[in-house]
Amino acid sequence: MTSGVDKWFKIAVNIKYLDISTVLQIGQSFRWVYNGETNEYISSINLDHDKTFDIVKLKQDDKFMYYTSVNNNNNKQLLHTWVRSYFLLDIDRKQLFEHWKIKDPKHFSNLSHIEPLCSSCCILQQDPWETLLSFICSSNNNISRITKMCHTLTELAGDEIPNCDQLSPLYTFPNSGQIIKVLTESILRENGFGYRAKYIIETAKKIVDLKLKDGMMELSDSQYLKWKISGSPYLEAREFALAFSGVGPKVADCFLLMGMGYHDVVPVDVHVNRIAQRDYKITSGSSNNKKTQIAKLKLEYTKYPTTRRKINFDLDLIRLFFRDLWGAYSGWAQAIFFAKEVGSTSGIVDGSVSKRKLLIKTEDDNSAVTKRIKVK
DNA sequence: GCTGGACCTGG
DNA sequence: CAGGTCCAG
Repeated sequence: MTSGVDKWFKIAVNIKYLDISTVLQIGQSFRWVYNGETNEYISSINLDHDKTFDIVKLKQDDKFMYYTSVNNNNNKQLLHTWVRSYFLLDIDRKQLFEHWKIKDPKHFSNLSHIEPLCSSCCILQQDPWETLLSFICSSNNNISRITKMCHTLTELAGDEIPNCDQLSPLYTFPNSGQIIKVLTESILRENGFGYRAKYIIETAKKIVDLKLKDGMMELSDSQYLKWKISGSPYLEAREFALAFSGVGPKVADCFLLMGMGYHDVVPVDVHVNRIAQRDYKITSGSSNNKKTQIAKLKLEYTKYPTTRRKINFDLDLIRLFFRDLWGAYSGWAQAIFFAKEVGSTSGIVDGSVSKRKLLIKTEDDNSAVTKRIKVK
């Protein structure tokens, strides 16, 4: 196709420490589409968290990651900066492992066991607004349907991006204004969002209201979220995030970790909970020590009414346990265990994922056509 | 405050 | 059941 004229840039990345075929498909980001023939990933990216979207392509070999912008709306420098910040390439992954080996030798000293998982040790720094909505969609859901929903959202309310020269058109991820203008709860329900339809509409409305109230209407949703949250202590940031509909502790933590750069946050889901019980013997019972810890937390959280209302103290203790154990990048350590756990329980392995993704994409396109007609 | 259901949908 | 959240009692 266009690959002949694409001007690829490259950056030195050892695939042993960062393998995009894992990282882009493990369930952090949901909108990368894999092309098995060219071995490329493609998505529309809001490079500067502002208005313009670029079509970005990525591929990788043992030593390098390659990237290009197809339509090239923005300048090259912006693209270079985006790649470095999206994959957080300035973070020394080797050093993280050395740190974890010391702090948690039981699980990190046996490198031969861990080594295959190094490549998945990456928390992507994603667009805040898209991260918030994606993880609202993730509740009690599976990766393939979350993927489908994220694409549907762009098709229903985003703008088609011209000249991207793909078989199927690509769309921008819709902002809050587009969502409340174009979509309703019933439209989303008709398009398979289930009970999350309401959360999405309410969240978009709330962002619009908040921007209005703060006199920040000119900011994009992501810019606003950064303006509102960046630099706040975790507890305050979480309190703010929890105020959105459909956002509980788990979704809030995913948003803060992957969208807002709170790298020490370990989102406690069923997998992490299981790991805590099984591998670290965190008792689910109620020991005296635990009661004391919970009492302490309750006192600390009196300042945070929304947190008090939504938090599960048992699970929050697990979050704190792993934060204290793994340190400033505990969220990254969790990504390893997640890959290991999900990889073994749901049978997701390299080859089959790609094929499945392509199939899903095709279904998406078909349904998108019918759905768009239905909407109009 | 805490606990148990209900909740959309698809593999 | 799937990387939960909400609401009632």
